[in-house]
Amino acid sequence: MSSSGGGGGGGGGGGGGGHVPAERAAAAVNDLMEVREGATRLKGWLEEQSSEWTELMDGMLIKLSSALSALDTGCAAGASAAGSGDGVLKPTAESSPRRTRKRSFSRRSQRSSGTRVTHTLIDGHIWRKYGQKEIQNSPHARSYYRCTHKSDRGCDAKRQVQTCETDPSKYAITYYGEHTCTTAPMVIMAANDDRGRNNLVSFARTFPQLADKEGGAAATQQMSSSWCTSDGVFSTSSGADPFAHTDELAVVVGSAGRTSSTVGSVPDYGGLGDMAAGGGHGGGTSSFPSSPSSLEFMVNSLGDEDFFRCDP
DNA sequence: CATATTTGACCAGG
DNA sequence: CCTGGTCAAATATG
Repeated sequence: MSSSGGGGGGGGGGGGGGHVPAERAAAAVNDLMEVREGATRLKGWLEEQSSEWTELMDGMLIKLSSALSALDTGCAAGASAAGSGDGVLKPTAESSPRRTRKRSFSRRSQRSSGTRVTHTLIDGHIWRKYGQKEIQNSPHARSYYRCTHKSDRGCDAKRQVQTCETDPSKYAITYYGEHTCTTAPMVIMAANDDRGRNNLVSFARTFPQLADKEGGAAATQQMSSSWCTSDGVFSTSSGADPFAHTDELAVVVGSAGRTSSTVGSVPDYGGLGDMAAGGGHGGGTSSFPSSPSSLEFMVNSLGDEDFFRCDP
C-alpha cells in the first residue's frame, strides 16, 4: 500500500542478500504439502457439517496451493508483494505552509517487548499507522503503528514494522507497551479427523480496513491465522519464541479425542463481529464469519522455524 | 461525511 | 548535529 512512500519504489531491495536456504524452502514446501493434504481431509469432514465450511476450506486450499507454487519458483516472496512500481505521485506540488506547532510530546517509551519476524502484518490487533521513517542502515522504511483504541480506550500499545532486510516478504515487528484494550476477537475451532487425531485451526479475526489504495495487487495478507494439527504440537520447537504469550492470541490444543477450544476476549465490537455465537459451544459447531472470501489466510510461522506439522 | 493513511515538520536523545 | 519517534495537516478512501 504505502508504495508511494520512500520505501515504495525501492525495487524490492534486491541488492542485499536474498539467500534463501534451499533446504529450508524445500522443507517448507514439504510441510505445506502435508498441510494441504490434511486440509483436504478436514474439508471432507467439514463438508458434512456445512457448506460454508467447505467454502472456507476451499479458500484455504487455494491459498496453500498458491503458496506452494510461489515457493516452488525458488524466489517465492516477491510474487504478490512486489509490483506497485507506478510512481503516481500526488500533485502536492504546492508547498503547503505546514503550520508550525509547538507541541509538548510524550517521551518515547523505550521498553520493547521484543522483535518478531513474520509474514503478515496481522497479529490480532487493530493498528493505526501514525508515521513512517527512512532508517539509516536499512533499505526499508520503518512504519509506526499504535493501537486504534488509543483514543477511545487509552490503549498505549505500539509497534514498529519494518520490512525484513534479508527477506522483503517478511516483516520485523517490534512491540512496545501493552494492550489495555481488549482487542483480539478470535474464534478457534477444533476438530478431530477420522483418526481421532486432533486438528485444530484457529482464526484470529481482525478487522483491517486494509484497502490497497493504489489498487493493484493485494500485497499484504490481512488475515492472520495460526493453526496446527495433531498431537498438540504448537510449533513450540525450541520454544525460542519470545512471543509465546502473544497477548490475547491464545491457542489451546487438546489431546486426541477431545475437542478443546479457546476464545479470545471479545470486546464490544459494534457490528464487526458476527461471531457472537452466543456461547457457540456445543458439538464443536460454532459460528464463523460467513464470508470466507473476506478472509485471507496465511501461514503464520510462529517460531520462524517450522509452521506446523501434520503427521500422517 | 467519517475515518484511516500519508507525509513533512517538530522534537528529544545520544 | 544527526537520527529516530511522534504530531498533525493534508489527503485518500469508503
